[in-house]
Amino acid sequence: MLNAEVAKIFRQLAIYEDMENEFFRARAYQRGAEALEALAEDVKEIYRRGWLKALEEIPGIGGSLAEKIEEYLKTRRVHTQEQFKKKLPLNLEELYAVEGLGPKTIKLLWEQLKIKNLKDLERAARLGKIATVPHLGEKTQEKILRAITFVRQTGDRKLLGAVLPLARALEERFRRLPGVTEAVVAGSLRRRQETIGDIDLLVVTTKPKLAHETFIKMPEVIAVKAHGAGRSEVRLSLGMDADLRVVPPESFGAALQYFTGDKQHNVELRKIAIAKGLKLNEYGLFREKKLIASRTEAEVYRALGLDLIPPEVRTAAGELAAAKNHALPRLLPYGSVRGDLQIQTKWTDGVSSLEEMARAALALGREYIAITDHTRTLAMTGGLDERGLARQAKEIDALNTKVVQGKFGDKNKKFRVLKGAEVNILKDGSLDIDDAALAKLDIVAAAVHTNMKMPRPEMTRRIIKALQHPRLHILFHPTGRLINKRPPYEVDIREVIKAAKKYRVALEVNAFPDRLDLKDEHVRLAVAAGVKLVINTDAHAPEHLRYLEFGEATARRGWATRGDVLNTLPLNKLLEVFRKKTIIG
DNA sequence: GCCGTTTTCGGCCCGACTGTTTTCAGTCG
Repeated sequence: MLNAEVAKIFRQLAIYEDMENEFFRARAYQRGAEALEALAEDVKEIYRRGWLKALEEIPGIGGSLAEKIEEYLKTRRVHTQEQFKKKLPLNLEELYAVEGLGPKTIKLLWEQLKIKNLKDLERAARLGKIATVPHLGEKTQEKILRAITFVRQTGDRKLLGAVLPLARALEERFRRLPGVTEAVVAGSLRRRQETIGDIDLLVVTTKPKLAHETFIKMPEVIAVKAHGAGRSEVRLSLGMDADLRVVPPESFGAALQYFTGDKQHNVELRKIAIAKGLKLNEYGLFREKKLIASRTEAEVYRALGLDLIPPEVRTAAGELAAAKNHALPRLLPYGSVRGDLQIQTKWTDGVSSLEEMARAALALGREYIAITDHTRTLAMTGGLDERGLARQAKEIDALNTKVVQGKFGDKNKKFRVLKGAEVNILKDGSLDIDDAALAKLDIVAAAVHTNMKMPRPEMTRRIIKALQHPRLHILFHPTGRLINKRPPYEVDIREVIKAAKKYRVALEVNAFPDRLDLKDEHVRLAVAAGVKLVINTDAHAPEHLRYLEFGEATARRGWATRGDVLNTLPLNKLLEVFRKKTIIG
């Protein structure tokens, strides 16, 4: 995917244009970069489909940017960027990542001290040279040194699953504080984005000073970055920043909307306000000086002629138009997945026994689970062969008998353990377990675990071949990515979605925090194509069973409804769907 | 440089905090 590469160049051009005081041109490059990053399709494909014209149809890309994309596709270079680089030979990627450094300061440091990269910057700061530059001083120099340290030790954004528990703890902590009536985490956390850059906590209180004092003295705080009357900002020991904003109760809705974002959604929302002769900011929606709406988010959206848009889909990807036409889908409610269909046990690479996993799932209110240990060719996990699956089936039968006899959990509660497997898709697209053994399972799922570096056409063919298998019900983690660790397989996801529809195979939304695979955009493509989804945790330990909500969040971000997700069904209905597919073929 | 139920020219989201400088530019979200 070249989108990210071109986007990076556009971001650099934006910085260079800012240095030249060409602010609007800079913004155009920025928006172009954002447009490319948000694109699910490869620009290379778009270009092949309709040349320059197709590129220009991307919102935010006009003639000039389209030509630069074309130039990059053909030569892997962009002349304009090279011109700038000749004039100002800076490592912008490094310098711009240093917090507090923007285009103007970077340019100033180049002109005054010939600083062109992070190393130069650090040396100059240590020697005390930065404090001697006009308009800069001691404090700026110290700030830069701290920011360099931060840049070196963090880097990646944190996983949603790693941050949400702390965010919830903060909400709880502040809700218990005297004077506080609201404490909500906004930002990318509230939108349940897959990775999180910082924590934005929004508080309504009669004692703002107490809230700010409490905030900057939290045990997790390692440094205070800002401390004002309305806003404080701290650095947390887990390697990210947190923001506290205290707002008055009458503007809570407007503030929550504003700080939830995302940025592009807010920009578009504000344009809608302007078109109606109104002004929207974090204090409310105004006509001239007159306040029109501010107390709740719903009130603000309604006053703009829109239905309330759930935070997860505020991505400037059609949700505003849908809200205007009352055409937003009713997103999958949290907690509506009834059963978890991917669970590993001690039989292979899980850490707990089958029974322990079952008990934990039951305790969380699941109505059914599928045990899906790995199969034979995955030697490193001790994958099960046909005989192993048969032995495991006996253990599952025994467990289900105990449930029926009321000897397992609450006998009034329904619970069932299904026989499944995470079958390995071999290099040629065949499955590594024979048909007779697959026929004995309640649920057959398959996934790619080996030969992950195949060229795109071959990998696509391989997965589609697997989808054609008459006994296959689910494709697990369809793209194989591990967030911040491993890129997805080279695979044409659109073709996979088409094939999943044709052969009636469900696609998994794997809820494990570093997978979230399918990802939100792909969920949306699948939903639009009418492909059914399944949300599973991929639990390898009892505590992983709680991850379901991250999968539900990802499905919501992809506009999925209850009807799109098979494991929201009661067990008998779910099995009926799977059986039908097998009988008809 | 992009874009159009205000416009093919003239707009482009908006406010808080910081630091350095004495009234505001730069950065950030």
